[in-house]
Amino acid sequence: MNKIKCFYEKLLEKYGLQGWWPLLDCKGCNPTKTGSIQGYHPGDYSYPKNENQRFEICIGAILTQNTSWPQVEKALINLKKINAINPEKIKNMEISELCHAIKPAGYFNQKAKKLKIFSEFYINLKGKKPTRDELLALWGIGPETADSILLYAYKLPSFVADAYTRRIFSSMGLIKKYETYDNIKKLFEDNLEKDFKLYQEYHALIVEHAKNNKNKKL
DNA sequence: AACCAGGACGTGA
DNA sequence: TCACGTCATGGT
Repeated sequence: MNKIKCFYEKLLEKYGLQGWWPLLDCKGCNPTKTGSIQGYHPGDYSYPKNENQRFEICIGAILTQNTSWPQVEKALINLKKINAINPEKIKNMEISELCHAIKPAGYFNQKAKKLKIFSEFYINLKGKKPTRDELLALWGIGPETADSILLYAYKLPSFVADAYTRRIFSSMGLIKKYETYDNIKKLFEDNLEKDFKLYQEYHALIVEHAKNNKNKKL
């Protein structure tokens, strides 16, 4: 077994299934994460179950840019209260109202603009799956956000190589300290079977592991 | 009280 | 390409 896969097995044994992406409303979800609403669903890969949840994941991916998840949850709850976890609604609502709702997640001016742009794009998809290049072409969608959307909202095997991944695997000596995003992504995809469930768990486990060791140097 | 959080973009060199 | 600065709130 290669080192990439081997490390996955060790993380899984240590932390268990993570059940990402967290959703506001999923009955029977396992409330295991502290400081979080009951959004995780370990072992259940049937989410998103509808377009509503798919869109929620997409805007959550945008809102969580450089922001902790509990702050994003507050923003999502605000949006839900005004029936705004909906692309048509976000596209048409006042920008000031949108800014106010997502304020807890920070960068509200930029993120409101990003949500507007993405909502229009989402509407034009008409149910079709976006490509990575289409997502990257949008203002406000970078590689990590694009991969998160593909992997969690559309269940496509696109590995999310975030800052934690670079930190952990460079300290393990498996990649260079300043390896590019795309090269790290490729390393994982080359060493793992193309399975969206595996990609989801691995990425979530990396985040969990990094949080657990944030005071250590790894 | 600095520093970070499930980044991305704009600018100047 | 690359090094910085900017964006903003709330935790620790």
